[in-house]
Amino acid sequence: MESYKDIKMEDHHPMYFIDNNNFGVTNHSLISDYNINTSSLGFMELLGFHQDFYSSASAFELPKEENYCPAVCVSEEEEVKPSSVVPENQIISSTTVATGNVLNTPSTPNCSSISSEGHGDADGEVENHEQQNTKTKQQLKAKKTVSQKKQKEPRFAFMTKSEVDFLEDGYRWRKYGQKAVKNSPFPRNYYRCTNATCNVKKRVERCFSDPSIVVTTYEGKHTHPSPMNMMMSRPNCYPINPLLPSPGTFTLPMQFNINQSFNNLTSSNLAMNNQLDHAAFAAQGRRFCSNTEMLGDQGIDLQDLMPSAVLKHEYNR
DNA sequence: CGCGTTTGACCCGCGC
DNA sequence: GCGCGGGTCAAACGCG
Repeated sequence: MESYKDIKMEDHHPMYFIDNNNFGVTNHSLISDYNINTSSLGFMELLGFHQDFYSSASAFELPKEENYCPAVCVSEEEEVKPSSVVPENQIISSTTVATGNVLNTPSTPNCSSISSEGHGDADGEVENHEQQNTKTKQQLKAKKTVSQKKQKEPRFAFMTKSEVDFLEDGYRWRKYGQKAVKNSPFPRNYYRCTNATCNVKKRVERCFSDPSIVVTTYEGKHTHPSPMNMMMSRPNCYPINPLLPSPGTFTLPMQFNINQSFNNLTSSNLAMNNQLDHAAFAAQGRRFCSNTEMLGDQGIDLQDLMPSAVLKHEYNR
């Protein structure tokens, strides 16, 4: 029995159909325009999760209340368009991973044109308001020009059936914008990683055709470990999960058949499996931080580990 | 007071 | 050139 099928698409971009019965992850979809076949980086690495965390994330049992939506096939060039109606024949009732051809770009160079901000007062030079306005606009324009030249960051998206719009993934995000989506009553929210050195962005929007589906799109690669990852690396600090026998040791999900599934995975397949863990991890967030005692013993502020939204959710229970 | 959210304005790319 | 839609900025505001 095969645990997954490698179906070649028209132009050698494979699409993986993974039998969810053999994985601990249930019915969640992941749509990626990140070409894993030409890169050594997996989904979690893209997000900055490190290898030692992979196994721990795999050990998480998906909460029963989280229902991951059926997958949607997308073409390599196609953006994820949650507002559009998804044809029935493109819905697969198992975990699906689609890949595209966006390049894995190196980290973007610093923008030197905007580094002069705030240095104008040093020589006592005074500019009038109009000049300053012009300067600001020019700087903005230069900034835009530079950003235009830089290559597209790798992007991927996954769809999750959830009542909550914002799915926790272990990182802290700051909302920087919200836009109404054409032909959709649901707005699109824009988030940016709160880490100053990290320029990862995240778009969250609700599917127009199925409001219960949340589409999360990540752009870029985290340049730092997640707060959650840091917590995992601490001894005596582990998730509250009955599947975990003891701190520091991790189990594979009950449904995961090592002999039949794991050995069949290529390295890239494994990377994608790690990617799937991300969604599981996001769903696990609430349970993960439910025990404040373990955090207190480590001298860690709970807020440093989980975004406020999670904490609010937890406290309101 | 610091941090995150809200929201109107602005810029840019694209199609017509 | 113009209008539209997507993406971003940044001031104002709210909250703990």
